[in-house]
Amino acid sequence: MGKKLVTREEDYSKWYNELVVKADLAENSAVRGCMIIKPYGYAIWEKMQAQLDKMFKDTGHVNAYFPLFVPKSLFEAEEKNAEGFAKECAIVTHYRLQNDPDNKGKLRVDPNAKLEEELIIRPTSEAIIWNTYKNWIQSYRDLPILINQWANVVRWEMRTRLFLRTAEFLWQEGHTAHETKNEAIEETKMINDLYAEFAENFMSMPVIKGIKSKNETFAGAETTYCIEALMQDGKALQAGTSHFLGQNFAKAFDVKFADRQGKLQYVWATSWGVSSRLMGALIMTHSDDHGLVLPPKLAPFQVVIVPIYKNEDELNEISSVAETLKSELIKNNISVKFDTRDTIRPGQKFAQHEIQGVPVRIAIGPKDLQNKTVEIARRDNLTKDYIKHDLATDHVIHLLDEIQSNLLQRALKYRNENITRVDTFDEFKKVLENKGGFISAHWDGSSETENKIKELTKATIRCIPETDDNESGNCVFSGNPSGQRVLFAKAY
RNA sequence: CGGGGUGUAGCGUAGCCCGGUUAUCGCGCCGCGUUUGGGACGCGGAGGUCGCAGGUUCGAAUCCUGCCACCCCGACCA
Repeated sequence: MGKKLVTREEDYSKWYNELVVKADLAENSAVRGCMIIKPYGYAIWEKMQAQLDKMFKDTGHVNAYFPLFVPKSLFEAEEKNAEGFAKECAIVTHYRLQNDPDNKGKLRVDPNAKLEEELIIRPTSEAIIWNTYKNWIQSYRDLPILINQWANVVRWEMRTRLFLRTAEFLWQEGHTAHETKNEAIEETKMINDLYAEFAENFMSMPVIKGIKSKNETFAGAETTYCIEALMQDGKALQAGTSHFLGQNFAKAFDVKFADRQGKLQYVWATSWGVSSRLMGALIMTHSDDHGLVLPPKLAPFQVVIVPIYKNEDELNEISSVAETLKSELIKNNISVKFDTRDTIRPGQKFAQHEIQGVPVRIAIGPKDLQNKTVEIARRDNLTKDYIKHDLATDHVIHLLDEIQSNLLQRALKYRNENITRVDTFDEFKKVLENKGGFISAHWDGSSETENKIKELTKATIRCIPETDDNESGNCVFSGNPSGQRVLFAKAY
């Protein structure tokens, strides 16, 4: 595995396959593009989940669960939303199989078991949730509703891609209902900030906050706030979105409440989500040729201890040092694995832990016993130190923090070096072709220009960034006046 | 769905053009031994509907026809 895996798009799937997930289903199955998340990969997801869940609860949200199936009539209620997802829906039409009389041992769909109304497998849950909220909301006293759901959704994409665009994916979706427009907008922004904080503080992944252009706005939303990240191959990735839905869904599902004056009003809504795509983002942001690189806050194990020994006596001695160190680390809330497997050799363990991105590796061998040291290696820059036993715990505590912030700084540096300001369309094309990354350019605000640029270059507006910089100028394509630079990029 | 490509062991492959013993090699897997401070080595072993179906032929992984699946490019997208 000496190849430049992480900078070559076509190699990502190998990565994923070998290391974290496997994506095959039954052969000859029409279902494709789903992923099987292996235990190690799922452990990373659980870490993310736990942290996000805490952040949602700290901001007043609660969890609930809604059905997987959305009756078609509900689905089509909000027209724009329905239209946006119509082309990628899996639909349940029947509820029973029977033995196939023409084909022994095979089953077929029972033609008599056709559903009155087709059920859509949720590509997102706005419809079913707003249909429910209708019954839950009568007065301003019922507001706000701040609900999150952890779920799977299905989007029958034409082309899939592990982690980034699988047919089925895991996510959380928040759906909130508010008394006022302003409150809903505040919620939308607050969540987008929360996502950004999670990305930077936990994933060590820098993101740019902003809003989407009209073209890229969520179907059924008034405004889509987003966080955009840059992957190591120069392509942008939408890492999370938070939508201000206005009163679109309230009107579509007739959700009204009596306000403080006793007048009936439509409620204001938001929805927001991040998905298992974040695992892909994590991998693609930090990994190197040796394998995954995980930030300590999300690594299933933060420290692994590898014993190096020739015989049982040596192992016993090493084990006693290792166990002492392990329990000290655990006391400091550090997750530790003591890798005592005797079926593979130390070199192989080193390689495996590197592939899995364990942030810190501690090796203890006969030489260390003699010197009262341990070898402490860090995954982010692959350096090693020999540390005395009594200093090891403090060293590791400090090191984990340092790795966490070093990863962010490294990614941030890369990201910033790959935001290029451009003032002519020639330059635009040149940068896109040779360098990639984000292009910061003026845009006249029209969809026509955006579409034209997309057609010509495949680059889209990733976001209109939140910024104090109100530098005005002329659109890089049309020359029309522009009030702010926006970020273009080729995206996943 | 349009254009291009691929299908041989768990993975990666040779063989196919030009049909001919028991289908090649590497990794991985199993056993024994020596090893163990960065992916060990030796010896032995197991593992195959050559994508599926049909056809041509004395004989098909190889030639022909049909089908299926997957990959890449386009429209779509968290």
